[in-house]
Amino acid sequence: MSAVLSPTISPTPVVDLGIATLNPQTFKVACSNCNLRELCMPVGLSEAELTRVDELVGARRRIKRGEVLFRNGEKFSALFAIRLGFFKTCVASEDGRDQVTGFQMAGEIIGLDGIVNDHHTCDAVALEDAEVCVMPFDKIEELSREVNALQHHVHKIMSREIVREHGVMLLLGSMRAEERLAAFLLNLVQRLHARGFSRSELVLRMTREEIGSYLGLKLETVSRTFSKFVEDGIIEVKQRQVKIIEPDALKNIVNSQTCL
Amino acid sequence: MSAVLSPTISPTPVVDLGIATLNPQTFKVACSNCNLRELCMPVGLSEAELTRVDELVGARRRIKRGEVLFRNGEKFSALFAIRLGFFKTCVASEDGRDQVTGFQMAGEIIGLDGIVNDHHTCDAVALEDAEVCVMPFDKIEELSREVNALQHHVHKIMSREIVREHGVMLLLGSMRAEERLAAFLLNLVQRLHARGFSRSELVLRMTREEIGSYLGLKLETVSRTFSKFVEDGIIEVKQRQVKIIEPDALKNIVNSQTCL
DNA sequence: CGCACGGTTGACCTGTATCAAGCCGGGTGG
DNA sequence: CCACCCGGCTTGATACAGGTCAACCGTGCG
Repeated sequence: MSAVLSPTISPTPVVDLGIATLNPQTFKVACSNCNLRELCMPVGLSEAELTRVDELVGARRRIKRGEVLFRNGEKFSALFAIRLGFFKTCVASEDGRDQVTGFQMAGEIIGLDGIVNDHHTCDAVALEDAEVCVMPFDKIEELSREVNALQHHVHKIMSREIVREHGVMLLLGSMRAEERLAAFLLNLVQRLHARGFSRSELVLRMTREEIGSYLGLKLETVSRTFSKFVEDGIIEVKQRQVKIIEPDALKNIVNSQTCL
Repeated sequence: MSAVLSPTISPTPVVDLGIATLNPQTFKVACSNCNLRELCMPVGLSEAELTRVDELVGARRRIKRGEVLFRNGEKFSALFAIRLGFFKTCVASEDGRDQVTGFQMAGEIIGLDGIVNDHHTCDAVALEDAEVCVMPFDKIEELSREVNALQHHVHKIMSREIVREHGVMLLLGSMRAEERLAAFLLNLVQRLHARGFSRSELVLRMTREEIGSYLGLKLETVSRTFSKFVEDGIIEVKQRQVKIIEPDALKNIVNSQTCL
């Protein structure tokens, strides 16, 4: 169902090599020796293609916790591959409501929303100190005319996002609070596990309110539902640390129609 | 905010020219003289490019009301441009719940969900007799390596779908029943108007239950909300014919935070 | 130290779901 | 041609999940 990734990929701490560039926030980098390559880039490229793909990444950029990577209305010019850290994206309606549309972690690509109208239509905010690879979109288009694997990869990434959002629509349209939270936890831990982290323990990088916004619930409901899961012995919660004790119980909650 | 399209584009009745082909359901066709071209295809192509793009459409295919164009799990091989008719797409969860993820009309492209895993992940069902142009995806990729405008167009279509789904997430995650239905009606009529239909009258091609599924509501709630709008003099409803009397009232309902 | 922000918990309220009855209109078969 | 039937729709009565409001707690930061 979801992409199967080598669980041996684990982010190494980012070492600042002190390579000076024009912009203090950015510095040169290559995909060819990046340990997240298998997440962002197509596999099975030739040596020649790989060096071409290296040129895609103009620079890296660091974003501190709480800062925005891009904002609704800003000119779109590049996609971003998350190298390190954790983001949320959110849209706002005219009357000020806003909705978290996703949480993104290392190896994932953000910015796809900007392609249609050449302007971003959501905000991307770092939930912890982060680092992204900036990939100018015109370069992506140029190169993907020549490297078929890259072309198809771009299409797959966009299609994957569409399918993910279908899943969120299903969640928001038909699930009850417990089901939503259970699905959320399972999804998070699965993605983290694909990146070499624990299958049962995770640290939430977002507030209860942000979780609630994503899941279409109020923060109090999120909190109560966490408490219920703890009472039932399904998970343990200490602040933002969550330990999944009974993964099967969570799975049962997700697909149990009406929790009969 | 949304694509502005010439309101003069109006679908002509499809005349079956009786051109026999191998498959009785399919026959050859060209984009270059299709009056929906501006909706599916990039604008500003040269003559040469236009003839190349004509090759994209392998065939047309007719789908009767109630029949499926593609189904969850089926092998993905092509995108479909709707030439005539009205579709819904829906996803199902393992436990049998299902969720309408969108309603698509003439000029729109469906099938994007299939690209990631080479298999479709949702069902596309015709809500009225329909006709689509079948565009094999490998041909699309091939041609978009050569025709830059086509490449960018494909990217835009996918990005547009992502942005649309963001909007649905906002709706499902934060709006109340009245707001959802008002937003739904405004969206439908706006898209129909862009196709040359009335700005105030529309015919619903879907049941209350399908509307409810899309909006995350039960059919009774949809029905009651329609009734309320009628009582308030905002719309008139006769079966599936809807006439919008007070578009501004609908707009106010959509962005009124909590209907204070 | 103390403030402020995030989180928990309780009491109560309300919007929507659920269950149930009945209506309407279009299609089918006698 | 009419009667019937059935699917889609409406409407009412009631239930309940989750929202709202409010008080309080813990922890980490200035």
